[in-house]
Amino acid sequence: MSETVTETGPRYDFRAAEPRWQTAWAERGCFHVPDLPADSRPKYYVLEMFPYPSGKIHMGHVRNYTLGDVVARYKRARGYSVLHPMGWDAFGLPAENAARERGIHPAKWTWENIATMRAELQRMGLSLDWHRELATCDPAYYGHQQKLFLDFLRAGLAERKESWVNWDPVDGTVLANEQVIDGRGWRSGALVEKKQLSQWFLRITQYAPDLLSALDRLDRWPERVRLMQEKWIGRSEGARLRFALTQPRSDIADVEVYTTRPDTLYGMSVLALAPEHPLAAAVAARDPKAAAFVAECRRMGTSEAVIEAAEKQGHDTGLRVRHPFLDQTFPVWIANFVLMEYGTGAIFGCPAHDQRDLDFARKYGLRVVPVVLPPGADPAHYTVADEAYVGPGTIFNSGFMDALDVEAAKRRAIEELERLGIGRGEVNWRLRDWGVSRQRYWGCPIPVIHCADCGVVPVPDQHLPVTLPEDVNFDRPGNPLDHHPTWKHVTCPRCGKPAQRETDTFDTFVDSSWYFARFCSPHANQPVARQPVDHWMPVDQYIGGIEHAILHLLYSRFFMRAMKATGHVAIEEPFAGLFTQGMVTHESYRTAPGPNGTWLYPDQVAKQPDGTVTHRGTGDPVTVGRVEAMSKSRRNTVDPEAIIARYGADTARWFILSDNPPERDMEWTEAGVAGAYRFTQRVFRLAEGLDGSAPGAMPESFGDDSRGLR
RNA sequence: GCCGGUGUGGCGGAAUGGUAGACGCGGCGGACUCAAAAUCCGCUUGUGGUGACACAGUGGAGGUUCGAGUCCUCUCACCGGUACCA
Repeated sequence: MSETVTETGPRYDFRAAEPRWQTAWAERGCFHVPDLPADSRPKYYVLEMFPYPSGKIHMGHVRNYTLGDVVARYKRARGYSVLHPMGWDAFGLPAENAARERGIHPAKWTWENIATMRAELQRMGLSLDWHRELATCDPAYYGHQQKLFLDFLRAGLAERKESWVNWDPVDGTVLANEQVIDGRGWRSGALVEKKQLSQWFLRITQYAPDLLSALDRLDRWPERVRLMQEKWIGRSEGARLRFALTQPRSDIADVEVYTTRPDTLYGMSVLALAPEHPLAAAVAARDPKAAAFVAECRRMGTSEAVIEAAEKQGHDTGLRVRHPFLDQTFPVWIANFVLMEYGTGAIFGCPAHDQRDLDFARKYGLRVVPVVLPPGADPAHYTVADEAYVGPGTIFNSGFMDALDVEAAKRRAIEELERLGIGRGEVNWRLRDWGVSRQRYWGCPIPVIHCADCGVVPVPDQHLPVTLPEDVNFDRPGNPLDHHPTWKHVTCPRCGKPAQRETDTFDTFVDSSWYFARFCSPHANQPVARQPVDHWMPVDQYIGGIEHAILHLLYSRFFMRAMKATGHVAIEEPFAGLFTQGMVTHESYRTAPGPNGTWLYPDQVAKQPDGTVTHRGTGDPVTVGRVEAMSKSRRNTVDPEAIIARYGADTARWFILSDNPPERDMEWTEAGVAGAYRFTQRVFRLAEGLDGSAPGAMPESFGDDSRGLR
């Protein structure tokens, strides 16, 4: 990495050419387009996912913005009027972490990062319209977001309800899933608990059917993204039914269950409740052992990945329910793998035909009765051992459903439940409403006021934006907005009595769910100006990482629909074309194998002629690890600034484009960059060999010297 | 756990079910040069063989087929997501 690139002879001097052209583009406003173009060229809107200002540009950004820039320049060359803007996804947790760890104000930290990264992007030679730059932490942006929220609230698209958060009992703080490590708070080390809070939700589930069916029309989206969204929305057909308790309590007489397999009701062994289920809470109130089990489940936090991967555990409540068809009763358990958020928070377990139920039944010695006979199996001898049978077959051991196939039996079971008046067929969705409340400072304030007499009162439009106070400190845990001496104390806009501001801020996914629309009229004094947004939207080509396949893209699709419903836009789908790029990877290096070795940056190691790798400082041998996504923790990062300084932006961009198909992961290698550098030189020499008018010829207004491109 | 994806030479990657590795990068050898750079030519999956060639080979195990990188079943590894990282 240290050897300098030296050559004699004719040579493309990128150090002179790149800044000169970049300056010329900026001075001429080459990439600026008006909000409402007067010319008749067709429009093209190309957008890359805007960056979080974490400090410096990384190679993933270089890849993302290079890909978009190629599209933008191509479309411009093809005669389109191209909108290609850039901005900053500027609210978020890392700024607060910096504040707590280093005493830097989140705003200062964020704006300084933006300044650094803007300069880095500009050195990449991207054809961006910088007149449209926006940052989500700017009141000039988030004030309009508050207006959108209030419109959604008036339209019935926002509501308050209870939900569970990760609670650090020592720090007295809500934790993000990322901040829960092995069930403990990452700072305090305290065992995390689930805690219930009243929070704001956006009613994305209202649009579940539409968000699902419209996927078919997104024909310029990758199939795998549409598939992932389809599964995430998760439409299922089944039955909702009530199981009567054998000993009804004064307040609870039965338990509602949602199932996609009413055909297997005769194979039931247990009714299992989520630990957060009201009946589980009622049992726990009187039974210390049940309470202990529920408390144990609460220590798992809210992450589905953690809950579902945990060992299945249950607690027998001692209660029993009557079977809807059989004259039998079954035990009611509390089980750690039943999710309160899906269905009704209670399931009936049929171990023979569901693997999780089978694992649970084997662990606790519950009965396993097969009721679906696989084709060709012998009903007299068929049993289920360690593997649940989930395939098609013929129903048996099931009274009135015997001899039906699975699908017919589902219909028959639902008929019977309806006839008995204890259930009905129901379409269920996996998609949940979008909880947007965060107990954090560095986010957009939720513009409502809580009044003891009037309840929740929206902040009047003329009082927007509700801005964050700047004089906050992070020397104690919790939300600084809540601790602030004066900020939250206001008078009720409705009755004039003392009241309190909402101190929660929005999930940062809200900020990124409409920025693409704001780009069309970034200086408008309303969220979006209709004519520009109608002209430019939808985004013709959106480009970003596959990690956003579900949340960001689904929330944005919802937001467009909500903005249409509230009269802000005319369309429903924000992104007509989507491209998901692969990651940038690199070898990793350690001073020794395994966890004893410290990670080394690529420029700390030297490759020897014999193929071994050594530490540049000490000369000690270095262990070469796997090729992995670049990350700070593994130190396998290459700083784009260093590459651009040494080889030029065109080399970096050429390498990143030429190495492999853009949807795949690419490995960043020194040899590859060197090859790309040689290639740019070869192109220059080739062009130079043509007649003098070709490569370096510049427009008259730039023809100030004979160096540069020549 | 669940959902989605990936897996072919040293590397990026090609291959309507029909000669696996096109093309490129890198590497090696040669030409040119005082020398280098640049350019050009040749070789470059592995093993064995001077060679013609033989055998093996597309993460792994089975299967379908005259024939499988490609189709089917199972399986392994890795990556992304899993609703409060962005």
